[in-house]
Amino acid sequence: MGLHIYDTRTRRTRPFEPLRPGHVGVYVCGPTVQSAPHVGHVRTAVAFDVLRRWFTASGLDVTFVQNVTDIDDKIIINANRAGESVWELATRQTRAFDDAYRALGVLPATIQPRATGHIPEMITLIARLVDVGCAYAGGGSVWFRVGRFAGYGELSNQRPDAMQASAEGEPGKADPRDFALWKGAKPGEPFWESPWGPGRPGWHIECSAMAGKYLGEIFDIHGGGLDLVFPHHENERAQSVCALDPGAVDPAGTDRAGTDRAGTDAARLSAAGGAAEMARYWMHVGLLTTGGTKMSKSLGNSFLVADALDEVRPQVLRYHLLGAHYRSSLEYSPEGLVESAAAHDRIETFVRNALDILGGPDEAAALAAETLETLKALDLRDVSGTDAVTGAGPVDVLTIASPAQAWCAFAAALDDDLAVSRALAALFGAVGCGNQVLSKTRSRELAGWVDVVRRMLAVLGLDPVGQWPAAGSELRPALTGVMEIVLDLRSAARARRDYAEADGIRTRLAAGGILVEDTPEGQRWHLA
RNA sequence: GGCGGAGUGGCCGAGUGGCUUAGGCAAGGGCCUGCAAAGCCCUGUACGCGGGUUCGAUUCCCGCCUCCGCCUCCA
Repeated sequence: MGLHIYDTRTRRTRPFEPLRPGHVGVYVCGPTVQSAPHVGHVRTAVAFDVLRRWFTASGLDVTFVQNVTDIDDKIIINANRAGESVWELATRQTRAFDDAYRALGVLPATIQPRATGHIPEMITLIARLVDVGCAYAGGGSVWFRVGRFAGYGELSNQRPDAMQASAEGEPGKADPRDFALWKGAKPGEPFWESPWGPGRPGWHIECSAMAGKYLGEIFDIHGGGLDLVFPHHENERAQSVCALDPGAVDPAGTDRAGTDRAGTDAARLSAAGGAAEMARYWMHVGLLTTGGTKMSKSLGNSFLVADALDEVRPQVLRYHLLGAHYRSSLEYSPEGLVESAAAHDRIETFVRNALDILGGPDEAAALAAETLETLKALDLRDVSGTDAVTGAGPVDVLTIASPAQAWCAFAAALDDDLAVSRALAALFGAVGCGNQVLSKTRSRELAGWVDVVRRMLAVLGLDPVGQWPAAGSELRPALTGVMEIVLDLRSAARARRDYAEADGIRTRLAAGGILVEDTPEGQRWHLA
């Protein structure tokens, strides 16, 4: 079956075919580091992180670029307001975003370019656009002449002449729809020298320049939040396509601005995918809502990541953000977040209990490796959608009877434009099966189930192993030693039916964050 | 005004022309357990409204209502 991805530009789901076999280049628009990260920012990051992990699990080599926009109007405004330099503000908030991503298990980008580190590349690109005839200087700035690009509006599915022109005119701008490539310096603002005078880059040109530099002029996937489709990505696309392919530039476009030029050669070529196209797939993540409306800084309804992490552990937030399909909007509330903790606990508890019984992650993995069908399913990536053992057709979640089948259902779901919700159903199916054999001393079967579950969790970025408190601590052996003694005492108490003593020990341990459970296999304990 | 998305059982959220009509959370019942925890089993018949097509529609078509996003900075 293979991975299929929904492409915003063509408005359909298509099989994913990398430009270069075995390799994928992904560019995701990162944050403008003007203020602290809120949950919406992080949702996008998590969504693309799952995409990246799934590519990797599918055997592709991923170059993942996520930029940092560290110069922009809002940064300047916010810095002035706070009485600090833009550099100080940008650095602090960049760090805040990095911290949030790390906490949530978002893999660090292969390359994380900063806008201010690529001014020369932007100037070169702007010069190229001027040469090609779709940009002009005016009023100290440089503008992109939208009327010259016949393909303008294709990405966001809008006709230029139907767009509402922005009310306020800006000095030097010929057409209200034109946008700034270079913004002439204003007093007191940071600036760089350029052939058009001192100034700073427009927002859109940053991404065109950085994506082109690190992924090439044409690359596989360009992503971001849904709210970036227009104007940001539309404009990026206009810039990159015109710079790459002068044939896309309509020299007569000036006079015909506002008319429908859908019939031009450039438009036809572009629409057919025959001409230059910046990215082969455009992916956009749905927006987070609160009370039904978009979460955004300017509306004042945003929940900060830092606050969410005061309520729940980072993995729970990540799990919560995976609750809806990435293209759907997702309603966020602190209450909902807390409810997700229960669901996440079910998964985590299974993994912990199973590994306890099996003697640890390594022992469990070794045991699972002996299970042939598990190996077959998990190493043969291309069997997704079919049963790896029998070769039968698509596997229904309802029919999951083996780890291999669970994996197939999981893989088929992710291959279908990252249907994480369905993948989670497969995961919970496997957890349920695993729980059934948990206490039946059928270790080999159990090992197979934990193994798939952990592989699924790894793809989702949720594998709990290694995340548990004190997991890697050097105090762990000491703690284990002490716990052995304490639990022996408790065992003895229980043996002589001194339940007051046994329960007392349990209560006191719980107060210290150590939870003890009695099971048919004896006592189990873990840190809260 | 233009473009797009969505309305599913108490909640979140998949999906489909009929078949065992996801999954999770919450709820109720049962089992297990000294108690607790974890777990297992069972229960819950939903698809905005009105038409139409069909043997049969939540799923297709038409109309309507409501909500949301973009068209300005925004993940």
